[in-house]
Amino acid sequence: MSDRPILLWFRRDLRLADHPMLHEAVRSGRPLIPVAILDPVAEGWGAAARWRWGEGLRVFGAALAARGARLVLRRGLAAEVLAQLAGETGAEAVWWSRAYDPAARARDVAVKAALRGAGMAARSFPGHLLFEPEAVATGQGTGYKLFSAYWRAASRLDPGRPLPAPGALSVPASWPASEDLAAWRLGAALRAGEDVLRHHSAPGEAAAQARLSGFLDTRSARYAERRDFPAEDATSGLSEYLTYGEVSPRTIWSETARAGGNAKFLSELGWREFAYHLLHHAPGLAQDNWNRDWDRFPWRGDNADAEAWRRGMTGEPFVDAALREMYVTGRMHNRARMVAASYLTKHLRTDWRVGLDWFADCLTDWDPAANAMGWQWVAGSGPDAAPYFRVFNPVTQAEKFDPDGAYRRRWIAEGRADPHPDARAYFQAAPRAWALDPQAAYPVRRVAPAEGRQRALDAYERWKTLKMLP
DNA sequence: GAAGCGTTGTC
DNA sequence: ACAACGCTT
Repeated sequence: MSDRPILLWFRRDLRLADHPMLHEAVRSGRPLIPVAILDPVAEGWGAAARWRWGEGLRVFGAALAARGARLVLRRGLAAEVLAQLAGETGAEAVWWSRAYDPAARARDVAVKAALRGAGMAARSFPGHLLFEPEAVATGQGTGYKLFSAYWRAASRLDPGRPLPAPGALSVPASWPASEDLAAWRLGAALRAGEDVLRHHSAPGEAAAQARLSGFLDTRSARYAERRDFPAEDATSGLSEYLTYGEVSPRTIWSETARAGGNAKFLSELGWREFAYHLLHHAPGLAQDNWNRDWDRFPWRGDNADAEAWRRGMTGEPFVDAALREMYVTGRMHNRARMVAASYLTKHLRTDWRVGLDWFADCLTDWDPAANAMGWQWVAGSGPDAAPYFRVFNPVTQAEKFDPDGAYRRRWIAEGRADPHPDARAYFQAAPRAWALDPQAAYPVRRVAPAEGRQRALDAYERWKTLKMLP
């Protein structure tokens, strides 16, 4: 048994509780050196995601400090940084929690090979998901394509019980040097600026736990009934905590069961699992049509309508409210995401990847699997039997899910003598180059809802004949 | 191979 | 009602 230190490489697992790697590391009794690395994979994330990760690192570093440890920050290629740190500290092992998106996986495979080639031990642990993507399979041994069948099968498995958070951590005799988090300037690419997003963000494990308890105590009972109304605070709001691992899905699963269960809510957790299941079986999910027939669909590439969509200036109030909400808060209500995405891909007939890219840059809860699945589901290219005539009508959706207009009023300033503070905040946060003016008239619709629907259906009919051709 | 089913809609 | 097919057991 070695008593040399273990490097614990933290990525999207910024928590102490129910952390399989950390739990095992503490049990080993060896000195532990927590590390976070700003590497090309992290630098490839969108602006809001990079910033939010930094917020998570700051809070997690403080949590480690409270237990007598530290979070060592280094910048560079992960394999080189880890080898360098091993040399500095005498560590002979590097552990981490498994990641599942292709960019991170490719990196991790290479890092593992490099470390082992250098005579070090490299181990990865579960923890980001309830079920490993390959643990759920059909009778034929293949991946699932329908959520309901997937979730039926997955629900028969036991995710196990959450692990306790460790007490004191064993630390090395001396700590390697750490870079300064502020010097990483993780918020530098934010268009709206850090102060705007910080106003809507409460990072960290304690905040995640508080949000989870608050949800189970108050919102859970009416979740199924109210979750679709974007003006209400009726959703769990846990997505960004899951993204950075500030709470584990297993903790959510088990706490929900302890609170009396909530099948609808747990099935939403199931969708996150399903997204990673799909990504595992189709690593190109974020780039390529899941159904390759759609490669011949006559999408428009990026275009002026799409730019108006990004700016929340389409003239369709529910859609604009959604885009503005995301710009200011880094989040967007689930119902609004579907309507906004449907509008871009159907009414504006724009390639789903244009929307995916914008979401990737703006969302603090950005999840590589869930977003790829969601965009393809809306666009029609994803694993779903949604009939082509299922095109969201943005007006009908607003009447149904924002009946008193509270959501639209919160985000649309134009035409109001006394706009909501959030609606005003959007104009302050928007880039000067967009030349937005809250006093100006609200934009005229670029396309009427019925006409946009017809355009989408026409394109679909053309494509159906196109895809028959060799 | 038959049978049953499929997140979120629209008019 | 629409219009309809792939998925899974």
